[in-house]
Amino acid sequence: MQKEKTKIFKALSDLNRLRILKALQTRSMCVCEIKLMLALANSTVSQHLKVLKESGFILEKKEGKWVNYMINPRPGDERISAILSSLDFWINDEAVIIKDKNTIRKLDRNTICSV
Amino acid sequence: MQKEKTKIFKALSDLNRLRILKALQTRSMCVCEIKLMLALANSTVSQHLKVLKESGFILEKKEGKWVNYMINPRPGDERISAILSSLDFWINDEAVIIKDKNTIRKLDRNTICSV
DNA sequence: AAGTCATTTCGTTATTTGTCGAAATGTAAT
DNA sequence: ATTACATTTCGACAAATAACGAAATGACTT
Repeated sequence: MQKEKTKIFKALSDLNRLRILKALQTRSMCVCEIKLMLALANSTVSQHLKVLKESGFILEKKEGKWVNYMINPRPGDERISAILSSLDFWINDEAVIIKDKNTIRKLDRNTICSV
Repeated sequence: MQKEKTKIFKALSDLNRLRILKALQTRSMCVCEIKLMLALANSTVSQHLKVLKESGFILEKKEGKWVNYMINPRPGDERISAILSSLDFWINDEAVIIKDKNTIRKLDRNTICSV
């Protein structure tokens, strides 16, 4: 029960997850792209995505061998919508986020992904 | 650095701290009153208050042998203000909070406090 | 059906967090 | 100054979290 009530804040309590949310607001991405961006192990990224998915922030969509993750366009919880529609307000450090945006622009999943 | 960026969300990631915030919106309280309300050890309450203080949500004011804690009326960080001014929106379970409010009403620090 | 490749799950490890009780600190009253 | 009492700090412990690599799963291609 404690868990239910603090789930949203816990999901937002990790910088890597905040970076993922910001990145997904640019475009949807697959695990290996996010892995490149964050410089983390595959399994770690997968774990973070699970947390964001189960708290309602993002959706996954299987497309061939890739799994695309994207911002949940219609969250059931209005608190999620509130956060998502003003993410910039909540993440007030821009440096990392801008860097990530540049990284994303260069990524091409067809050349980079290989475990 | 990770710490700075997620401090606010981390502070809100514990139900006992959310209960403290809601309670302090009713009135300022001392440690031993909060201890009674949460049924936690003295030192644990003190620890939670430290987290809330260092993230900017609350202030402390020494008055005699008591230390009164209260909502920060003028937070430096606008995210803190945003949260505080719509706490009910963020804590959507009312049961515990209502129970706490009743508890608070009955508390008299002069009779209850003794370690 | 075998192979390839993206992703998830599992088992392990290090770190952080929430909790406690005991000891230390601070303040007021005797 | 001694005592009394509210609070904080300290040290210990259990549970939760973030990370990894290896093994398992799923899905397309051959």
